[in-house]
This record gives sequence, C-alpha cells and structure tokens, in this order.
Amino acid sequence: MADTKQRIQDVARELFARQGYTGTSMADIAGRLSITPAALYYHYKSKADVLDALLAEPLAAYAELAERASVLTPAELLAAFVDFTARANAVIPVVTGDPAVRDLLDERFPRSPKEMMDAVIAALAGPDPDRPALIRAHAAFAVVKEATAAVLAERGLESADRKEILAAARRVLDA
Amino acid sequence: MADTKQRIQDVARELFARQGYTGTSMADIAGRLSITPAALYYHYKSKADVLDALLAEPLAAYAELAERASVLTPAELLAAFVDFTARANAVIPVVTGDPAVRDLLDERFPRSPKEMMDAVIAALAGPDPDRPALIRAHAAFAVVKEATAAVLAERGLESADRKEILAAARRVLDA
DNA sequence: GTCTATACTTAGATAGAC
DNA sequence: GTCTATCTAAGTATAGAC
Repeated sequence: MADTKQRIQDVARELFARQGYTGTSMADIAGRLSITPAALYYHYKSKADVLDALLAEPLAAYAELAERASVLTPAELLAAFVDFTARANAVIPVVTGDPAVRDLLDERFPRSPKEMMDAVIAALAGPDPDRPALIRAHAAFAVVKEATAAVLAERGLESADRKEILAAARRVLDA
Repeated sequence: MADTKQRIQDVARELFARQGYTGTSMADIAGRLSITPAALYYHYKSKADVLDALLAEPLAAYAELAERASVLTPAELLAAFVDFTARANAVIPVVTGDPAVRDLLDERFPRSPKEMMDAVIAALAGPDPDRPALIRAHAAFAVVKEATAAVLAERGLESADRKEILAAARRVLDA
C-alpha cells in the first residue's frame, strides 16, 4: 500500500479510537498529517471508506473465527477469541461504541459484528441452550473481551495474563 | 418535574441509547415530540444540559456505590452492582460508548465514571492485588455488566437470572 | 410554551489550479 | 499529490412574535 494511505490509516485508527468515528472529522485526520482535508479525498473517496479500509482486515478475521466457532471446543474458541481481541484491540471500541458505525457496517460488510458475536455466543452456549447456559456464554465472552482490553490498556498481554483470562472464562462457562 | 421536561428526557434517553449522544440532534428529539428545536431551549439551555438531567440520578447512584465499595464484601458489591446495572441499563451505553460524553461528564460531574469503576475494581481485587487478582476483578466486573445487559436486551431480569449472573461472577473472582 | 426566522459553526465533499 | 476556494447540508443556539 502506498505510504500516504498507510499513514492516513494509522492516524485514523488512533483518532477514531480516542474520539470515536463520529467525533473525528476529516480535518482532524488531515491536520495530524499536516495536509488539507481535500488531499485526503485523493486517497479515499469518503470518510466511510477510511473506516472500511481500517476495519476490513479485523472484520474478516472475526468472520473467520465466527465461521469456525461451531467446530471448535469452547476452550479453543475462547483462546482464539483472546488472540483476536488482542490483535483488534485498537478498533474494537470504534465498532462497538458508535451506533453510526454499526449502521455503516451493515451497509458495507456482508456479516455484521452483532451476527458474528451471536455465532460465537451460540457456540459457547452449546446446542439447545437453556437460559442459564446462554447467560454463562455471554459472561465468558465478556470476560475475554473486557479483561483482555483491561490488560492491554496498561501493558502488553503476557503469557501469564492470557492463561489467567482463559482460566477465568472457563470457570464462568462450567457451571 | 414539569410534564414536558419529563417527556423530553424520555425521548432523549431512548434516542441517545439507540443513536448515541453525538448521533442524536436536538431536531431529532424535537421531531419525536412534534415540536420545534427552539422549543427545547425553553426547557433546557443546551443539549449537554439534557444529558446532564438524564445522567444525574444514575451517576449519583454509581458514586454512592463506589463510595461504599471498600466496606462491602465482594459478594455484596457484585450484587449491588447487578442491581445498579439493571436500573441504569438504558444510559450505560450512552456513557461508555461516546468519547464526547466522557469529556462532557469530566467537566460537569465531580467524579468520572472511570474513577468510580476503578474504585469498584479495586474493591473487588482486594488489598495489594497482584496482576492475576486485578484480572479477575476486571473479569468479574465485566460478567456483571455484560451479562446483565444481555439478559435485559431480550427480557426482564428475573430472580433466577440474577442468581446465575452472580454465581458466574463469583466463580471468576475466586481463583 | 411554542413558533418563525435566522445567525453562526462545523462537517463532508467537489472543482480546478499547480 | 496537494492546494485554494467553494458548495451544501446539518447542527447548536438565539431573538422576538404569538
């Protein structure tokens, strides 16, 4: 990818994460790069396209995970999801926090994050889940997502952290 | 409170929850009430004031919970937090999802939601926590917050649900 | 308490020069 | 590839009539 496009994505990822997608203007992004907003439109035809470029790879990874979910054991799925969360850490709040982003993604990507999350939850809950099983699945999902984010907020995700998170998630899942 | 003010708050709560604070305009709120935006400014002097009015009660409840956190047992704290989450359900995503709201609250309320969350996490982690204890505290917090929200998304929080959520959170906390 | 009209600002986006 | 200049739309907010 051209150097300028890469730099735009890096700045956009940081600003979207800090201020949200709706809360970040094209002028904000351009200012950080010491160019004018108009110059951005040479590289991307809209603000939504900048977001697309930023999310394409993480969303594809999420889709792959959701597709494999039903053939993995819960332990394998939780482990894979910790790693996904760690890699996509910077963009997850952008997707989950801003309703405008959710609507954009519905138009532009085949499967919504909500659908993919539901697939993971369903796999964690097992076949024909009752209400307690669904609650435990949501809880285990939450443990992985939030605990991983909490660790990454102040340091790298070390091997011991990963094991602790997975152990907690498995305790939640096994009633 | 005057009837119109109450109806403005009800509409604002619903729209902020669905579209986010930044993603909701005064015209959106006014339209739902079949009045003009200008009329809103008779009742509230700014959009931020509408948000303030909406969040004052939940934030005060959260502050009280955070203050009592250190003298409650973890089980009591988790139970109180389930109930708080259930009551504040509609506005929690408004606060946590939009960075602009976080900045507004920093200016307008004495203690930020982040600070209060940290107090709860610290109480759950116990004195002089090591890294695993902090991870477990974050995980238990996440279980209560997300599982309660998941249940409320499709039905009321029944007594059995509450017990299931608390049992899961306690399994996370006790290594 | 609500309206019309409007001021002011910011944002997304385009045209055309360089 | 980037700029200047500009358009259009939307949003917050106010003034003053009713």
